[in-house]
Amino acid sequence: MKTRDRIIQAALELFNESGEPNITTNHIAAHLGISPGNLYYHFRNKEEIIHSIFDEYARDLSIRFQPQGESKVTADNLLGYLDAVFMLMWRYRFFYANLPDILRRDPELQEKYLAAQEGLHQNIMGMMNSFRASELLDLDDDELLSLANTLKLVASSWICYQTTQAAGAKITKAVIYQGVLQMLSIVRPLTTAKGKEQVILLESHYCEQVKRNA
Amino acid sequence: MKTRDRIIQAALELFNESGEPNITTNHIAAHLGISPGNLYYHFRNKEEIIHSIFDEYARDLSIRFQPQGESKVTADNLLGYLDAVFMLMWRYRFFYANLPDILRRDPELQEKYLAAQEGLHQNIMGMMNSFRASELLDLDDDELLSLANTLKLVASSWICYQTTQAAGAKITKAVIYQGVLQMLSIVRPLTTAKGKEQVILLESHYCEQVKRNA
Amino acid sequence: MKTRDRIIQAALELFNESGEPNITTNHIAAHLGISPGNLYYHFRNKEEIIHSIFDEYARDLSIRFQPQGESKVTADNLLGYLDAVFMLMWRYRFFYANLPDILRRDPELQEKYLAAQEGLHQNIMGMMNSFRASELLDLDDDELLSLANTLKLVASSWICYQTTQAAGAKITKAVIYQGVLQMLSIVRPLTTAKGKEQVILLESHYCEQVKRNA
Amino acid sequence: MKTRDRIIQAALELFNESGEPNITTNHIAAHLGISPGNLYYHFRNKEEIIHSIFDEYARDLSIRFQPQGESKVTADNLLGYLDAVFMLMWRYRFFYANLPDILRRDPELQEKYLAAQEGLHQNIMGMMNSFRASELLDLDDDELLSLANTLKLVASSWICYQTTQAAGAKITKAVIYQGVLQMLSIVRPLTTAKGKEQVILLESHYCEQVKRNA
DNA sequence: CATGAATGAGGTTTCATTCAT
DNA sequence: GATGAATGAAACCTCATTCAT
Repeated sequence: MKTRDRIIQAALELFNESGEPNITTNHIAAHLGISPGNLYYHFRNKEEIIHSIFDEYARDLSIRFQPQGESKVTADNLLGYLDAVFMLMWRYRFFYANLPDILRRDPELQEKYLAAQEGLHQNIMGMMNSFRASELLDLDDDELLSLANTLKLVASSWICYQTTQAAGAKITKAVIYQGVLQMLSIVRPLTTAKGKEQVILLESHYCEQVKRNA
Repeated sequence: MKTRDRIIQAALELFNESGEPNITTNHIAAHLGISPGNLYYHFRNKEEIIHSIFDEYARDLSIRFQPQGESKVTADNLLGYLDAVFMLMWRYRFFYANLPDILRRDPELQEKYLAAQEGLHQNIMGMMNSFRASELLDLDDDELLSLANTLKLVASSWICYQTTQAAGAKITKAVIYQGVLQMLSIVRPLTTAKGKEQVILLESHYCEQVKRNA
Repeated sequence: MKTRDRIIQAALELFNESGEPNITTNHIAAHLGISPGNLYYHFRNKEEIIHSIFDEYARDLSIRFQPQGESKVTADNLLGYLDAVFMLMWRYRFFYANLPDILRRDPELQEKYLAAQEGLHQNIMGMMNSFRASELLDLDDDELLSLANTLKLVASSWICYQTTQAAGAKITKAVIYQGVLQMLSIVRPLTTAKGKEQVILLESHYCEQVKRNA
Repeated sequence: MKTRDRIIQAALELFNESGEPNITTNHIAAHLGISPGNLYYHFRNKEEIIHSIFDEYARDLSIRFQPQGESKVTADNLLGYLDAVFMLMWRYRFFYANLPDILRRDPELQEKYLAAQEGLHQNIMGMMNSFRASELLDLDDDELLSLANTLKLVASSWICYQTTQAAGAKITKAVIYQGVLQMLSIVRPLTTAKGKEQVILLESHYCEQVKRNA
């Protein structure tokens, strides 16, 4: 792996562990056994590292969430999707722990972030629409939009929220899967009988995941 | 107003405006036209200021949200409650913008925060139960708990989430009221016919508030 | 007791306990439950407090060590004298722990200190001469002066020296009495047969004291 | 010379000149024409500088005072030894001016110091034993131990003691040599006839040194 | 590519001292 | 006599960043 990438990985790791404001560029360099000068050879400044981490995040996001065309979204699809979203959130969790501050000081990043969020929104809307088309959901347009917004909010906030809910909380996979369950519990009351079956299926799947990873 | 309180107010103001990590004790002192020494006469350190702000928040919370006994929770009650929760969230929004970091470095605050969250949870559960008892909600116990959790999450995350959703977003009252509407949209599908009327009433109230404050 | 005196006593106590540089004027005031303003009403500055402590020390010194005229110095005399010197050293031990620094920054105190030392020197010389006249010591003039200087040095340095010889050493009475024994061990080889008896008597007295206070 | 060493030397110099508590890290940096940041690049904090100075002292001590085996200690040996001890004391005199305070706040240093003192003690005992074996001293075991303790005390305290004995006293080499003479005057009464010759020889040597350096 | 010493602004905090009441 | 809020210089230390090698 190239030094540049190693820096990004180390920074991500340390940021997640201790919070971005508590990790200095020297920490990152020391963690890798390289000199601060070398770090600054690869990155103009700390912000640029964060930027690059975000770029990786955005890339991960777009790779995993290709627009799935008109193909019907199945429960399996959804399952994969939910898994992936939360795993991403977890991989870049430091980011969510300080989002307002990080974005405030970097307008360019702010823009990129909004673009990514818009993509996420389109994805979720696409899926919801597909579900409705498949008669798994029974909603009018407004309700559908509301639901999508709620789900985006829950997904975006889940990890940050959980870290604050327990002293010294380590975010484990179990916590992630509980987030998925929370989202399913929001969806369930809005499903058709047919949809409900699917949701229950998914719920039992994630319940088991939670137990397995507890 | 006493200097001690002026410091708390100034700190709160500046933290909200620029983020706690970006505001130094010197900033606060300068903003008030007092010496740094004076600030440290009233507070042992910066952390203690944050602590005091939190104490004020907790006090506000408990004053406004006295357990309402067995008295039936009316829609008006709820309206007042929702208003108040969001106003509090707004008043102490800097806090929510950095929660993971602030709590990580101050275990005592972490504990206080958890106690406050527990109180919030009890309140929400109380209200939901009351609604169910009044046959406004149609839910089993699990669903009720799920709902309460979702509402707490949305309430707790709303402001932080919104600040990230628009470039240079100023959190206005309109944004706050949109948060209330978001919560109502989650509740609505779970209501009885009787409950739905109430929700629709509340929604129209908050819609108007949003327009008025846009 | 007047506030002024209480300040002196509290300062002495705290200085001895924690070292003068580590005790602020606020500590002293707080310890007494008075305001810093009040402290500064009675003393122009911290230095003046130290000055006043020294004055008390000098007074104690001169009270106890009146020139004893030509009256023969007996072993009992000596015993009382040694006791008193070391007790004084102990009472004002903070002073000896920082002497170079304290004197450097206060030339007036330096002068007072030298005067006190000169007095001490005269006393010791007087006693030694008296011993020699009583044929307890067998020394020429040079040797007598050397002895006096050594004794003054040992007495002056004993407590400071001991505090550095053991981790977290508390200076107890036993330590003080060991200092006296150390001085006697210096004197003994210089005594006449008659003198030796006396020294041995004194040594056994102080040995017992050490045991009793261990 | 490396910056790290220059810092140590500058600190030593300034501490000796003005007392450790009166010299800040900024003083040291300014004295060297380097930035405070640079100083803190080489040392974590002020304490670490003091620690490093002590390490140098301990190294000097151990280099000069190798255990001299069973080889007879000659008067020349002793002369070299006394010279060296006092020169070391002088080189690191700031240390002796604040010993109780410096050790109190740094337990690790306290331990190192005690180890060094123990080494010193072993050396002195070794030499005294050797003298006795050579029939230069006429002492029983107790007396020998007493003597060693007195000598260690005098050596350890001499410079600190002298700085307090004269206004604005600069410690010169002459003062150092007077310290050696003081120690010899303690030893002399305990020597055999053969030993006395040696002591007188040494005394005349040091008398001349005092005159030359006055 | 890489090193690592160096910078310097600025952060938090301390403390002897003052002064209006 | 006494209070206690207020001052301000200065101490220690951090860290993003630069630059000669």
